[in-house]
Amino acid sequence: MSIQAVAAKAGVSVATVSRAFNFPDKVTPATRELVERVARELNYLPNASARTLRTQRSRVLGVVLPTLLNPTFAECLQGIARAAVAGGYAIIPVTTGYRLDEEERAVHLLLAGNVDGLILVVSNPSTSTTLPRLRANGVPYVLAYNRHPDHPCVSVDSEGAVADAVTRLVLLGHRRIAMVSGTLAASDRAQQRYRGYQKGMSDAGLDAPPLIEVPFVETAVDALSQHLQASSRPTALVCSNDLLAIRSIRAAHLSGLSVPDDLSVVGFDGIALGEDLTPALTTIAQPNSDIGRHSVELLIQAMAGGTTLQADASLLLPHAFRDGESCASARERQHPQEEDAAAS
Amino acid sequence: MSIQAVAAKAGVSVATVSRAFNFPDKVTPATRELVERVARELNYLPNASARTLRTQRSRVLGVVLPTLLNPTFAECLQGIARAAVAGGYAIIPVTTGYRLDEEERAVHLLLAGNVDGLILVVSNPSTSTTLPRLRANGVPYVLAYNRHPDHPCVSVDSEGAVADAVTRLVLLGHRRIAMVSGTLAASDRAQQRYRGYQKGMSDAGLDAPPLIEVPFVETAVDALSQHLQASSRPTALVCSNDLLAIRSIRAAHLSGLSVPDDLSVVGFDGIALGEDLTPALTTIAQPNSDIGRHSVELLIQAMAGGTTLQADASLLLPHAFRDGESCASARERQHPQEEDAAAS
DNA sequence: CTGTTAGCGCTTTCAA
DNA sequence: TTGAAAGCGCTAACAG
Repeated sequence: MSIQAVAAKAGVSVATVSRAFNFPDKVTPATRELVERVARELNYLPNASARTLRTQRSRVLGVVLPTLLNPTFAECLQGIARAAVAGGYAIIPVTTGYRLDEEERAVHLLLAGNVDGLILVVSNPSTSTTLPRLRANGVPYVLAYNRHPDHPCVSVDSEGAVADAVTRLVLLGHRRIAMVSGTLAASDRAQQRYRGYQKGMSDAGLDAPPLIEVPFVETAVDALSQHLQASSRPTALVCSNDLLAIRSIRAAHLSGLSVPDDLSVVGFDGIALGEDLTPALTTIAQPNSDIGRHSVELLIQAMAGGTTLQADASLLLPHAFRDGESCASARERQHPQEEDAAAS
Repeated sequence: MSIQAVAAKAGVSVATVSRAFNFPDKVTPATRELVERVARELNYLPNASARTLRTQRSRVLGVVLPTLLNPTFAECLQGIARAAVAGGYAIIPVTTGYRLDEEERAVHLLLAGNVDGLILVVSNPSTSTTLPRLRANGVPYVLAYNRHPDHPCVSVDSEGAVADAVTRLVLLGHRRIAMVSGTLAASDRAQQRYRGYQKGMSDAGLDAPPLIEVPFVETAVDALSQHLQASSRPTALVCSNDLLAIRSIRAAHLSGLSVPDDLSVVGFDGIALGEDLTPALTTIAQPNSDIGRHSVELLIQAMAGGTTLQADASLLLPHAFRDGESCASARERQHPQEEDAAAS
């Protein structure tokens, strides 16, 4: 079913049919209605590829993200999807599993797929090899969750957020506060969050114990359990993401510790599910859906202006400390001299 | 950067360049290498729209699903994404929020977007208006999770699975077993699972109490709490999905009931997160990723043969009862005469 | 093995 | 306001 068929049946030229669809005011109401009626009768749908070929605009956005198995990115993608539809764009998501080679492959795939722009969550903007290429090629793109002075980013102040969270824990009387993270090298977010932790500890005049790094999902709970059974185990855990927080709570349980009575746990991300858990997850909530939405809007806006996005277009969205039930005042234990702000 | 440019620089015809890419054996090794080198130098990427326009194949699959906020579908989409890439296809996902009008809109959008085939999770294949249209238009499609004798479906035996789960609960000594579901009318899965529950209860010679229907996510926990505070509250809950199971556990907690001591909870879906929860979720696990993968493979296979899929291509994948910690033997309470299989 | 060329369906000048 | 026609980049006959 082509524009030719519609034109023939309506007794007008293909140009008129095209105009009737794309510039309704450039044809008389009569012809417009005629064309619309015939098109409907013929069940006509404009051919996207032909239009793209001609206009050099596909109205498709590529989305590169680590995984859909972390609800954070699923929520973000949902936000992207809604905003894209609203803006008249389709999206093609590709997951990378946090692997650099997959990031390259994904970008290559999408570029070959004729996307007009890209939204990406990369491991680390500084070490990414694809970002310079995108810029060199003049492909509009925006980073989500990443934060970097040289790239357009939509993110939150992870560092400040975690520092604040540490401060809260300190106010609750915690002194032995440890941080739990996935592979630190695998993501700039993890690094920023860790820096925030270090800052918070330092601000409180506390020594930061070594980072608890749990690289493998499969062994995370076991690894965490080890740490929780140590003699001077932490009384509070700041986790680099909600999934780790959930696993920490499980590790605590397996170690005979109760959350929050024996161990406080703070997550990061604000996945919706966290609110329905028992204990409800205390977490630093990012506006995941909004991060997606704003990324799309920024990108579409830039593309409408025929430009790429620059670093100064970056957006820092507000985060929120979401109070749950996985955090409580520290109970004094083997270090009674440290008790002060307990009000349990 | 077009094929023309490559041809010119390499001193060959566009046809040769095209062949070098699409049928490497149809050109001499020398010319192939020449073309490849020049293409690389020029950073050439074949134009997908032009190819699609010419071949009438876009190598894009449309995916219609209710939401990405339920990890079940996120896991499935991840499976779809991987299989699609492996098969040389891109995917365009669209979410519908379980709304029929959105399902129509989504299909329309994707068809207009030139997809070669569709994978969809619809509310109800029987009442869907878009499915007949797809078939009439000869568009290859496959349903995921849905189950219907007239359509190609990739699913599990929900009914049997739930019936089995009920049987297990009965063997654990439970008698007052209730089912929790979202809006029953909104999904054929929910209906099938409910039928399985009814069958399980009937097989055990038990009266099935009225379905606990919690239509709204926001008020689900409150609604569930109501039911759990009733005088003759159930000792076990069979939930139509894992999200509801998680909320049921929360409702139990808020009602002062402990899971599994006071209340057993069984979910459905097998979201990965369930294993990390405390208590670990007992659930009927579907192979979500595989459902996605098989859907893609079925579709690609059919399209390769130039045909659409028929109902007899349907796949019934195995489910698994995943034992967790949210289920235990019934403790006798106000009905001591009912005690029998307790071994707690 | 390689080249020439028509044409996929559409938008967009340019004329009428 | 409408139409004729070129051409986006590619593939696939067909010819050589």
